[in-house]
Amino acid sequence: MSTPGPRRITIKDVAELAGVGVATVSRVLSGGSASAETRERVLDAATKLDYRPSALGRNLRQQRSGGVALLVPDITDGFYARLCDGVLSCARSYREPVTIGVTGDDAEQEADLVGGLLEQSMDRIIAVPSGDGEMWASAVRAGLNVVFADRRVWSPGSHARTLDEVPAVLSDDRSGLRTAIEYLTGLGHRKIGFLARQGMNQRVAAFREAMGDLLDEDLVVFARASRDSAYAAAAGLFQRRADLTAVIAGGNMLGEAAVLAARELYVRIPRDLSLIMFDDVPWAELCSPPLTVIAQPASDVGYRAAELVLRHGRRPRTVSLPTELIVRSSCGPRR
Amino acid sequence: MSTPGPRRITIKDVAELAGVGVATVSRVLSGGSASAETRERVLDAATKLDYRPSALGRNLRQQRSGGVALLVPDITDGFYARLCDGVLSCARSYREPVTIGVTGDDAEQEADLVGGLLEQSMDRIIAVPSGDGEMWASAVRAGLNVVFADRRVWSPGSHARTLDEVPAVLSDDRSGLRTAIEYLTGLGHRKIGFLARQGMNQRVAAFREAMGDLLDEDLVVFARASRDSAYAAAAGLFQRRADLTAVIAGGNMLGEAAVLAARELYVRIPRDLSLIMFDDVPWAELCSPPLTVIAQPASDVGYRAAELVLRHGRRPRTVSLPTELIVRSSCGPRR
DNA sequence: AGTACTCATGGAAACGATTCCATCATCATT
DNA sequence: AATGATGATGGAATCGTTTCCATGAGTACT
Repeated sequence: MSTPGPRRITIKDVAELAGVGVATVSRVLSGGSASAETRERVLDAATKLDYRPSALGRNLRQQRSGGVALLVPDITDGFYARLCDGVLSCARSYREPVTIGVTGDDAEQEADLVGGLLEQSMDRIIAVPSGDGEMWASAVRAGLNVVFADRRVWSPGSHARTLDEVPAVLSDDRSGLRTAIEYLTGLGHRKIGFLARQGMNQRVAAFREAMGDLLDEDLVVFARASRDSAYAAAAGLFQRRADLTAVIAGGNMLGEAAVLAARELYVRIPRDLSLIMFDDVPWAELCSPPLTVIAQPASDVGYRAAELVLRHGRRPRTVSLPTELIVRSSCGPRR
Repeated sequence: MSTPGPRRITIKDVAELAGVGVATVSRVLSGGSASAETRERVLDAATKLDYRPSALGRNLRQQRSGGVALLVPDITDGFYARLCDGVLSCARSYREPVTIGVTGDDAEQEADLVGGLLEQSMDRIIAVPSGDGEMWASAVRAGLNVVFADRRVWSPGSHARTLDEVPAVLSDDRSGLRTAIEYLTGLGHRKIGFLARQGMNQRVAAFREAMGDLLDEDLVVFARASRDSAYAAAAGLFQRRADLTAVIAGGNMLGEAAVLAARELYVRIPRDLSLIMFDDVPWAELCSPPLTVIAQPASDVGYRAAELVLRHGRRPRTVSLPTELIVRSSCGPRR
């Protein structure tokens, strides 16, 4: 079928044409020391033959394949899409390919994916973790170079030490939530709900903390990664608790579900219910009414995470990027 | 820094423990012929040692690295995000990693990316092509296994033969456009504009064709890949041609820009301007007014493309997936 | 019994890079 | 002039797998 084609140009060919040994060619090409004259001859030969080093050979020798892996819960979610974009744009400047996997916020799939990466000898990975500490701790011990993005893993007990070493790039949802809740309480709201997705432990914890005395545990509900599940969670909450006057959606899919469910149930926004959504997506402004949001620097999170895993130099423990409350028209005074 | 750790388990270790040669182990593990007894001994040894074959070694030997590459113009665009999702979900069932690159609809970046893939010896690639036929033809000749998704390359002249061989998975925007335009003309519209992005040649051609006599070349405008550019194109069109009564946005970013620009310029939808957008994104329903759209099976396009490149069996020339006009409230009669 | 054929099997040769190590030349120091 | 230090250089080993080929055992057929 495929034509046999001209044999691939290898380092050996270059060496031969330049009249030097392969070792010298390798050194010249990877910036080792060599005399000016040899260097020129090698470079000359390489361009003359249009030599492209094979990543395969290099990888095998170095016992690791280049590139970075990126694990996100759902690439269809605008937030994670922008995060990916940030990673990709940083990686491109290093000329490193990026392998993406989606976990669906499912620990098992995540473990599967990580297994696959290990098999490929990928040793650098950026992850929005869904799984337990166990898995990630063992991945780290296996020599994987992990950077967490958007959230880190809850490290219960023995793995705490290992996992606290893992750098993470987070957005400061704690302060975002605080200002959002201040805003809502300032409008008179007391019964404030929270729509969360499984795996958003940190964000939920921040919500609980920021709510203080006002916290009603029955008002925080969890959805799985799908749109349906998000809708069900939102509709369920709205129907179950008629006294609810404000709700914070932990992500844009949750926010979308909230708007839809409210519309379906004839709950008017912001008249009957105030809504704040995490993450400023372009359609938040187009929505009716335009949504008040807690904007997150999704792309920057990805970019910084990629920098951390690629530069590999200094390793700050954790960087936290600021969020911003953008007020539009989806919140009103309590009535 | 990193602990030397226990040496990797290789096929040699397995062979030794099982008391057979490495060749036999390889055969057993990759489904070759072997006696029942040997097979059992090998499998036993492999599980006992928890042996994981190294993709590196295999790749070098087979002169190709596994996995698929996927090139999209912009992962932030909901349509391409869903396309990616489709590819990923198909690839996962084959346990093949997916490397994603974004081209920004730029021929040069695309060529760069392809160069990188060649260097990695990736020989399977799914692309939403932006570049010229030249580049893709040479990629195909270099032995790359290409499948186009969403659009194919315009093949002028000599490369036509090579490129027509490349399978493609498209959505049937021709028929989508036709019904959309019938719908609009049925409402009395005559001056219908088209917002396109560079690289959408096929879609623009379909628009021209479907418009027939009504076509006014001045009403089709092009934007580059960015949000700003899309906005500028939309606003420009609206300001320049006050006689415009309907517009079709060639993608959801264009649609978003159109809504925004209309709002900014006090053009009321659908009263002053009817709008139809390509691609049904979740927010189309949340928008005010809810947008009439030409729905495309983005995820299926990705999935089928992945199937084509992974199964590698029969190669149908091109598959075309149906689109659907979903009528909401963004179109009204001409006034 | 001899020949031909099938099958399981293992040794060894790729694959293409990097890198260890020995060699040799050059130059400075005593 | 002898010694040591420095630096450029090339041969060969190495990474872990697949696959070619030769070997030997077993079977069927003449």
